[in-house]
Amino acid sequence: MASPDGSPTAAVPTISVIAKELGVSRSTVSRAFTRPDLLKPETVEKVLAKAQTLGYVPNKVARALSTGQNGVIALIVPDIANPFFPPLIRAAQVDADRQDFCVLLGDSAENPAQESRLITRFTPQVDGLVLAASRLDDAALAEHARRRPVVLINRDVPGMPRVLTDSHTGFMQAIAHLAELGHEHLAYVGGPPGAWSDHQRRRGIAAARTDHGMTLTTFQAEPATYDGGKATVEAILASGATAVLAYDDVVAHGVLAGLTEHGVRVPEDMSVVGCDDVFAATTYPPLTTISLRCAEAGEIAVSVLLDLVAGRSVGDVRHSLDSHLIVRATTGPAPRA
Amino acid sequence: MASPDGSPTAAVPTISVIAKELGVSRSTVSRAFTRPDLLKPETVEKVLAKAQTLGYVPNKVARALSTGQNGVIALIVPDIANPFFPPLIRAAQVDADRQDFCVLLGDSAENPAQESRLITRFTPQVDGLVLAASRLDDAALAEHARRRPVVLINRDVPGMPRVLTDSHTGFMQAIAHLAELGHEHLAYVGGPPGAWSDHQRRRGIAAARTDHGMTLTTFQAEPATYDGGKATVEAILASGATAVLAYDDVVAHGVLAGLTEHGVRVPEDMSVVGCDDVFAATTYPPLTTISLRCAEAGEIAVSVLLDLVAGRSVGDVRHSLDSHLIVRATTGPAPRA
DNA sequence: CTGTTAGCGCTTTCAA
DNA sequence: TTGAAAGCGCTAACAG
Repeated sequence: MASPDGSPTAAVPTISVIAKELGVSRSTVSRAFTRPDLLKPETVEKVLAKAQTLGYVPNKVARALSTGQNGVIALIVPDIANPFFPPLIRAAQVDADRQDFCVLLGDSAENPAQESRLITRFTPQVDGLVLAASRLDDAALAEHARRRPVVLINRDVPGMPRVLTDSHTGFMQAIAHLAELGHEHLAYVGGPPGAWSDHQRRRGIAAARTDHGMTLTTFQAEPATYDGGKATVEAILASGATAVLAYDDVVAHGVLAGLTEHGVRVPEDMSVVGCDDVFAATTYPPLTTISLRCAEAGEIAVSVLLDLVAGRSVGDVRHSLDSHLIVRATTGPAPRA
Repeated sequence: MASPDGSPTAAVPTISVIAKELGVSRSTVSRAFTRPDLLKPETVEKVLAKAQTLGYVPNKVARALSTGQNGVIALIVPDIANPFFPPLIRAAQVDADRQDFCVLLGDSAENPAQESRLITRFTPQVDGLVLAASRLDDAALAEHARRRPVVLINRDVPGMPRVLTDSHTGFMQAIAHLAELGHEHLAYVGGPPGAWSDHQRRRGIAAARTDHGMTLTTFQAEPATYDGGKATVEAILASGATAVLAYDDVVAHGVLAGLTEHGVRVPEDMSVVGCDDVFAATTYPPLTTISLRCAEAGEIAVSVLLDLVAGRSVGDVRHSLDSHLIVRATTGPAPRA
């Protein structure tokens, strides 16, 4: 039983303990775990059995010191609570665990200085890092990558391994969908100024609306949150747009709320499209949105990183994950003027 | 620049390097970081400056081996993507970072065996663990706590340090609120069968509805998700209840969706109350819900754990964080029969 | 105030 | 097939 204050009373058994109990050398015990092929099978048996009864678990930390392999990777995200990330984090953790790696999690609070601090701090104790939506500039990124393998998510730096949730196809489909519904004037409510994902969306939207001969007015959710989205509504209404594409689902919900406060009905008077598809399906009303493969991004990033760590990888890795529109309840025919 | 495959080319500087460059002993360098008061200020200066230019960061792993202090804690949750946890995780990470600790994150997938595996695996490389909403039985918990300090979140095991997000007050307020609106028949849509939080809610609701002389019918969201909530709607409607209290906000949204599909208006025909307040404010329509201090729970759990780790703590810790009702748009007067 | 010497738990040559 | 010994990067007595 634990002591009342929760401090431990039992020691974690070590290799030395097993060795002493068995009257063999520590090397033998060590080999039973790492190179059992070098030992007489019955010796391996004996050691493993004793380890079992003692509840021995190899101390990764000590092992790390001698092998240089920590069995740990770092995952740094700008904001854990931003709904885009939890599925990604979970997938990364699960995938790392499958390959017997642990995940050290860091939240940079969207702050480059803090991000850099965390990377520097984590670097000595991890075998590699995955940086999601990094806010660092290319030079800083390259500098960090000099010390440990780094895989980027949603940051497109040539020469560095990266996996991207590509919203392009999704926005093309969204705009085609809106065009079909008779919309002629679009609003885009943008996200974080520096973010790759925001650039990408802007480019994609600009291209697609031209194809369909639509008007586009661009706004900025400042900050890129529910409240930021809500605050843009007045300007959107003034612009005469009949459909709004939001940076992400959170901003979209803010827009939805703002619209309702102004007595504007969705989708009768205004259509709204989100992006990410992270909780669109689990809130009401169901949001028409662009589904990004965020969990997969986490999974792939970890795979690539562990390949790198194990020296299995090759060449310039650039994984682009496509997206698609999911039509739910917030888009409808353009209102008659 | 990093090599094209992302593998590192630069070494992580060590104490020895600094010592050599400066012509001092390794201890001196070490002390500049751990016990600067033992050194001549100018020596500290010199070392720190050199460390700065070399980009040296103390290697926690190596330090851990000699001190037994890893500078790492583990945080294990049943499901990272369940919106209750991200704010908690973020708060825990930020708070740990403030005390210069890293957080190893684990997702147990609501599975006791997996949870146990992760704990065992993490134990040798952490100074302590925070287990959120653990699904392990008391005996297993106590066993793990024998090896390392453990702090529980939303699990009430006497003798173990624990912090609880207490929904009691919130549900009292919610029921009083509904009573005032003229509701007489309540439905509770329960969550995960074994969970402490579900027990607690059931007890609180049962007590409060008696005080107000209300009828209560209990349902079960199976599983405790959006779809599970949605699936209970038919039965709820059949029961004649006019207000539903949901296990959490996710289930509440499922109920909302199911209600809409059945043409039931909220709040005109049916009132809905969620619990957690994790995304209620960032989705539309704003959900009346019970605000649980989940971020604080993470923060406090980490504080308590680090106190324990540092040997600063005392006695039987049981932090209960109260809750309160937040009235938004999904509750209204009981419909006339 | 600073250097010397062990040693944390493990892996890994090198010998036997 | 196994043991002895060195060392990973750091901290912590103990000297000086």
